[in-house]
Amino acid sequence: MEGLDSVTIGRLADRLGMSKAGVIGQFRSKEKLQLETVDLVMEDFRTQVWQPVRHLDAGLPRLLAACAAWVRYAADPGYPGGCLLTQVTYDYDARTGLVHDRIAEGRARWRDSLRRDIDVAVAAGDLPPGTDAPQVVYGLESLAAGITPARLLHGDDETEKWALRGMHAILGFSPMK
Amino acid sequence: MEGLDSVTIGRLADRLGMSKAGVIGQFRSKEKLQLETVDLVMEDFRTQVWQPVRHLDAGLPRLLAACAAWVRYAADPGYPGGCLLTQVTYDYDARTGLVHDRIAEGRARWRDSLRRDIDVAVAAGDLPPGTDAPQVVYGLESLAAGITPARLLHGDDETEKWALRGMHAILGFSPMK
DNA sequence: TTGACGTACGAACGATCGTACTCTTAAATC
DNA sequence: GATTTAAGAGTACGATCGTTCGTACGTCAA
Repeated sequence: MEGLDSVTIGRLADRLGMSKAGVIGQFRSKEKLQLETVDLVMEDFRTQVWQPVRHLDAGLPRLLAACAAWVRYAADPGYPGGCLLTQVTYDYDARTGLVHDRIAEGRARWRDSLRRDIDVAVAAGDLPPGTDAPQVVYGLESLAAGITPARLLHGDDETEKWALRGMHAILGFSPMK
Repeated sequence: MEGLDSVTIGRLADRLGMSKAGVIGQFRSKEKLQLETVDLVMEDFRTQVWQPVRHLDAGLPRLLAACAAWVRYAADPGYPGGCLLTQVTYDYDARTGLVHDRIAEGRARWRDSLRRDIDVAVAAGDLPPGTDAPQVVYGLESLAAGITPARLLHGDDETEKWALRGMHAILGFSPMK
């Protein structure tokens, strides 16, 4: 089993050298543990992707830098097995419950962040005036999320380039070279 | 629990009004059951997406029609909970075993199918000469796979349009309007 | 009629799951 | 130094998991 469901009380207890009771004593319940795990994954994402670019100028410069960091993170998040954020996202999108909601909230925040830079870029004339921001955001997140299965199922090692060029196309830039 | 893991021997037995032993007698093992399930999902995909367009002219016409059917299927596969093919894909990409391999094979066939039409379209002058087919295929499948989480996590109801326009952008067509 | 064969049953197995208890023990507080 | 607090161990529970038995049914061929 993979994904969040593999983070189990007993397994975690083994890994930590603790008893199951000790672990559940820390987290109160499985759902709390899952929520904390999701928070941790999201925090890692923000640290690795948003933190390095947040100081850049709002608008297109920061948007492009964020996309580059995003794609790099998805292709190599620093741990084995592919981006965990993508994993939990597709794992819990069809479920109900607090974990689903938490993921949706985090993603919504990221979407807003992207959207703001898109709006600024449009206002600055760096993106075409008629740009449909939600549509662009959808394209960006889809292209980023496609990296994991492409790498893990097919061994593609050019996903970073593919995703980035796709993002540029979505943003209305010149043909994909 | 969702996804393939929710297809459990006992649950299936309940649903079918059979005993667990009767179900496992049909499928020999859980893995065989999973493989048959994956085959069934893939067959449904081919029936709903490929079958309606396969008779069209190879190249850009069939490619565009396939994308439209693909996107429509992902947005509304005819059953609740989002496209199962997307689900199992992201569920098993990071695992090892026969199910992972079967999914990879099926996806590889679909990729080849797309790629062939792209090549034909390029040869026919319907797509730019320098088109990087694998890159385009990556973009198409990413944009299609993005539909499920967008709908289920955020309630987006324009995903079909977004995905299709994104695909056009990836193919090098005019700006996303 | 008999035998082989396949289907499905009921029961049980060992594992693992999440969770609820009690008890010990160490730290913190007064 | 006595008392309170909290962490964690240990154990047990009910569920559910996949799987393996032995057995009772068919159906069909010999």
